[in-house]
Amino acid sequence: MESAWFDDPSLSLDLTVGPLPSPDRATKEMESDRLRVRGDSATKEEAENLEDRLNKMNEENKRLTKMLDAMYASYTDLHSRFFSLASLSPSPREASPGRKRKIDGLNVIVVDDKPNGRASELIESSPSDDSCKRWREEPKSKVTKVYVRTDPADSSLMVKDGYQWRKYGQKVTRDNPSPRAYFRCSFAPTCPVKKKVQRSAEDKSILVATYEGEHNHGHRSPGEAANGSGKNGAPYPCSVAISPSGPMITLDLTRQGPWPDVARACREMESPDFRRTLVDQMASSLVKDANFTAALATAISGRIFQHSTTD
DNA sequence: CGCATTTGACCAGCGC
DNA sequence: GCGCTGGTCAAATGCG
Repeated sequence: MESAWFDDPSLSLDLTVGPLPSPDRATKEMESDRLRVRGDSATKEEAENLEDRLNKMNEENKRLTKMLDAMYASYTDLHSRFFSLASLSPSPREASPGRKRKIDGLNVIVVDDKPNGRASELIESSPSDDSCKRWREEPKSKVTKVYVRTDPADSSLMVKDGYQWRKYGQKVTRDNPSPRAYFRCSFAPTCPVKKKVQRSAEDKSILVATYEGEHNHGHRSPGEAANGSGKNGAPYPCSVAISPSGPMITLDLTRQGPWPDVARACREMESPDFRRTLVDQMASSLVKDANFTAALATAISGRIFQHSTTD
């Protein structure tokens, strides 16, 4: 993503709150105020105050622009690091090269994410997998592998990805002493998605979840959908916050479907809708920022006071 | 009692 | 064709 989106007129930050006019309009109104008071020596000082306020607003505007630039730089940096990791990461291979049902030709997506100590995950994806007869029945099915670091002492083969799964089988495979569990998506009866979960032979603390197919319902389980960051209703796994230490963009990768959909999330991040949402959240965070709102309130009250005194 | 999980049997692909 | 292997089925079992 380049800076072009920043110049998109549809994404212009309109941080107008309440009756506060746009900067251009404010300038014109102040100019008309100045014309109205011209010749009135008693209000000349007031006009100078207005000019001071205008200058202060301009400075505030510059400061906010810098904050936005920093935020965008942070976002761009995060984005580039994300994709550089995706292109550089070695692909862990759990199966020996000579395996009959080898998994090959997988594209790799890497996600190194540890929100609140959660598992770090590495994701591979492939547009199709013809390694198995039954999977060939759905040649367009998408195969994605997710590596989830978990507690080695935890013997359960559960990978919490937000969807509801029903286990239908378990098998010990030749190349791995750990059993492999087979799951189907049970959220929708017609959902074709399947999942295999097995501990890595090399590292018992890593669960390898292989997803096959794409969900045809687009919803997570009700319980998952109701909790966490989903409560704000934003359609993207991203939130923006402005803290005293600086602006922060948080990618909440627990949102919007299972981990294999991170690739889709990346595509969504390129979309105008995502950018608009990002800007909305930036504006929302600015409004929530105490310093910003205090400055805004001061400016607004000043304007209201001036209007009431000049009318 | 209903639902999810477990587990052994069965099926089919692949290599020899 | 046979044996090995991965994947699925379905009855048995467990749990709330």
